Amino acid sequence: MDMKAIEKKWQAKWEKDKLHVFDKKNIDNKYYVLEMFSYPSAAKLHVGHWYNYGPTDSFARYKKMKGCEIFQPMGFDAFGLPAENYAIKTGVHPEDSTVKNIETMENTLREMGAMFDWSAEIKTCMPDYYKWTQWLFLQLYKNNLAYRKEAPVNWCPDCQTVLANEQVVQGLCERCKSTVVQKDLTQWFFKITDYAEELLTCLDDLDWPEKTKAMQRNWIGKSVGGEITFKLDGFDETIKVFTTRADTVYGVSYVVLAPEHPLVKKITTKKQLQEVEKYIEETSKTKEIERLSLDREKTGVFTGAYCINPVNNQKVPVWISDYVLYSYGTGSVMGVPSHDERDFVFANKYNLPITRVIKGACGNDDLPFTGDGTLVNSVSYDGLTCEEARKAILSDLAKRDLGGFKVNYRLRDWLVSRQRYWGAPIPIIHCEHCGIVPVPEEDLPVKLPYNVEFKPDGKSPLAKCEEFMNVKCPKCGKPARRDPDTLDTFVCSSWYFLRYPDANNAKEAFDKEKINKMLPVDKYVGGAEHACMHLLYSRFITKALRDLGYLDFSEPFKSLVHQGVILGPDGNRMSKSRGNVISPDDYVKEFGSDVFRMYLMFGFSYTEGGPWNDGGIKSINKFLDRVEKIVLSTHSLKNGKYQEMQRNEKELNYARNYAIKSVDRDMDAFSFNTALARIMEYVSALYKYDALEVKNVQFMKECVKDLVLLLAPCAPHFAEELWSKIGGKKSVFNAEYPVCDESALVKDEVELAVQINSKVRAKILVPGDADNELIEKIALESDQVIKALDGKQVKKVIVIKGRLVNIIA
RNA sequence: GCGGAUAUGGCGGAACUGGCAGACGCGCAGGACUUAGAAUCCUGUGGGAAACCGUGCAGGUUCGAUUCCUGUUAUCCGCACCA
Repeated sequence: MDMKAIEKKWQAKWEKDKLHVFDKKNIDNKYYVLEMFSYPSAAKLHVGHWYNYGPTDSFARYKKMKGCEIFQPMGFDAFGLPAENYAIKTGVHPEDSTVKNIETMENTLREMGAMFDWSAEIKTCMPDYYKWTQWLFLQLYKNNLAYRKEAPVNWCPDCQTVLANEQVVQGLCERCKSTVVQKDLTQWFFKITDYAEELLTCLDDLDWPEKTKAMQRNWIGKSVGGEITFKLDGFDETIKVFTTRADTVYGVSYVVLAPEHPLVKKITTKKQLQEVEKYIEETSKTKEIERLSLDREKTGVFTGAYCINPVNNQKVPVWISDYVLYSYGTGSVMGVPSHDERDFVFANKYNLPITRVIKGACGNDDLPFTGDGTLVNSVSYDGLTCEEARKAILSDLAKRDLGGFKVNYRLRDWLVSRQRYWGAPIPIIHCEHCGIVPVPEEDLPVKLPYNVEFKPDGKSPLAKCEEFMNVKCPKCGKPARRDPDTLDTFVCSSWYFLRYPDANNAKEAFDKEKINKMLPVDKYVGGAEHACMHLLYSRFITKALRDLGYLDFSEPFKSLVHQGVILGPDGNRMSKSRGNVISPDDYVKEFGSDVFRMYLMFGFSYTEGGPWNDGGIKSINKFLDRVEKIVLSTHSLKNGKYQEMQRNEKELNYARNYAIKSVDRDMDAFSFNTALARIMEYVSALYKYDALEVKNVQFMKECVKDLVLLLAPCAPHFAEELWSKIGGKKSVFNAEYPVCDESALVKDEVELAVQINSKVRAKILVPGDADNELIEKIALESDQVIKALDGKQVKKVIVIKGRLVNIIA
């Protein structure tokens, strides 16, 4: 078959017939399939795109044939650094390169033959989209979910911008791998921490990969404990510490503040001042990556101040150390060397006292002892278990207003401003008189100006664009300045799935009624790398918009699948430097897009991925040839007189219905490799029947028709062509999916294995509907069994219907 | 250190709820067709001469374990001084 020709032909026909456009009439039967949208790069589609979009499209087509009204949109996550970096390198404006790249990608995506509904296309860099991203920002701002504050933030010196916590990977910039440094800057944050608890608990009910859920749980990092207040000796100030081990409070021998803690400046004594200042300066210079290193020696400095342990009024010294993180908990901890490994090391180094307050159950509990046990040296709490003591101590402290129960989360607020050009401008105006003034909604979008010097120098490129910056304050009318920062591209992608169902709405971001019907997304498919970024942000935005009354559901993605990664033939990740990159284009040219897609579906376990293999793709090509031959040769046969359903026909009918049942189940479960395996078996069964002298041609034609239907989702153009050749009037995708006839799966005779003492010793044939009693009788009467038993007494017989018989002797 | 996963023939990978391990495909071998090759079709293909042995390793539960339990090793991924 001339694949190239039929691909073009059917793609044009499908487009003309609007086969892939969502039909609102059937909204009650909607099924929203979503692949993560892609970044418009200059290169053609890579294997990763294909592996995400191809098999998932087959899933969508399968669902369509099963009667669902499919909504499968596609778009572009078009803002972001790569276009800007490319511009800095080459001088080509990001807008120009992005628009051009989108065009090429649209074309290659069309050539894939996926049923994307292009009428709902989204490009996040277009004003008609980012207008609503800005609107989203304003809603969050007006409801105290967006705020601006000065804080130590992650700064990438290479990208010349701040980064969210999620974008710092092991101290390095997620994008360019430069070492991230800390800087004090005033930045915009989204209050995702308000939703920490809900983001955590709702995970339980999601049909998501366990791993992804675990990563989010881990990232949110809930920690249940308490807060304890230490009054400072000689100051009218207190230090609050967060601890999960309130039971060890009698073992406190010092308290440590993070070097950045504002109290440090207030409490440091004159004598210690020089040393403390030196330490603070050193730590601020220390790169994040080094500070995080576990093997790094613990260092610290005494402030000269003391505070009072609230349980025993003991005076303990206050130290500072960079092993305490300012951004977590209260930025200060109580040091209990006897029961914490870090504190133990620290206390030994600086000669601080070590007092045991927990005794383990067994004998061997050398210090530091971090396990559970019973309290000692803790006055009235002695003898309590750790858990009892935690409750007792904290509630006693609460009564004296010196502490209480407290839950902490590791999750930080989401830093959303960026000092870069190619993003959505933050719709805020700074006025000398009125302060922070949101841009009135009717003035949206705040358009990103074209003529901007975007070479990065640590300041926002927009800040240098006077015609952009200068604006009248919407409140007082006096001259004011715009916010020069742009939004993190993850803001753009945190709500795009809400825009798709109403992509062309010029009046609002989306119609509430519409998206309440269309969402949540029924099946979301994309890479696992977004676990703690896009997937978490999207959940947060959905919940926030729900609370603001814009929608009525709590989770955006009901069911999530991560495709695996296709590696180079050498088993390594594909990369230009390794020279192991597979170009889909070359294979699509040689074999056609259906063959390429099918190989991706057949050669790998979808969620696992694996190394590319050339041999596999040829075998798919061969397989489709086999299908074409049997389908067309059967179609050209004339119906004969023989119309019986005898043994051979029953066998073929069994194969047919077994295939229908298995393929149906496997496609639904994204188990594409086994689905195709069953179709291959079915084709072999057809060849076997075809070789017979006497055939029921009419029946065989029915069987062949089902073959084309089963194959259609996986080889759309190919199947559509065959379908039309065997007389299909409308599109094969509007045809009804075959239904399994269970009665055809009941065989007249079934072969069972007979085990004697759990080893297979014989095979028996039993009627398909035989009950256990009959099966046992046949087994025990079998010659092979009698021989194998060799006169031994039968003690017990276990019959597993349809499987085997085990005789214990 | 914490969390999650994975481990099955020469290779990619199957195995539903504990029930004949290795589906399907690649590769390989043999055969058919052909003047010959390619293509195609058919047959065989875990190891072992056999008894038997085989799902990373060591135990356990069970009539029966790739599957459940305990321990352990290796690899991959994520987080990591989170108090």
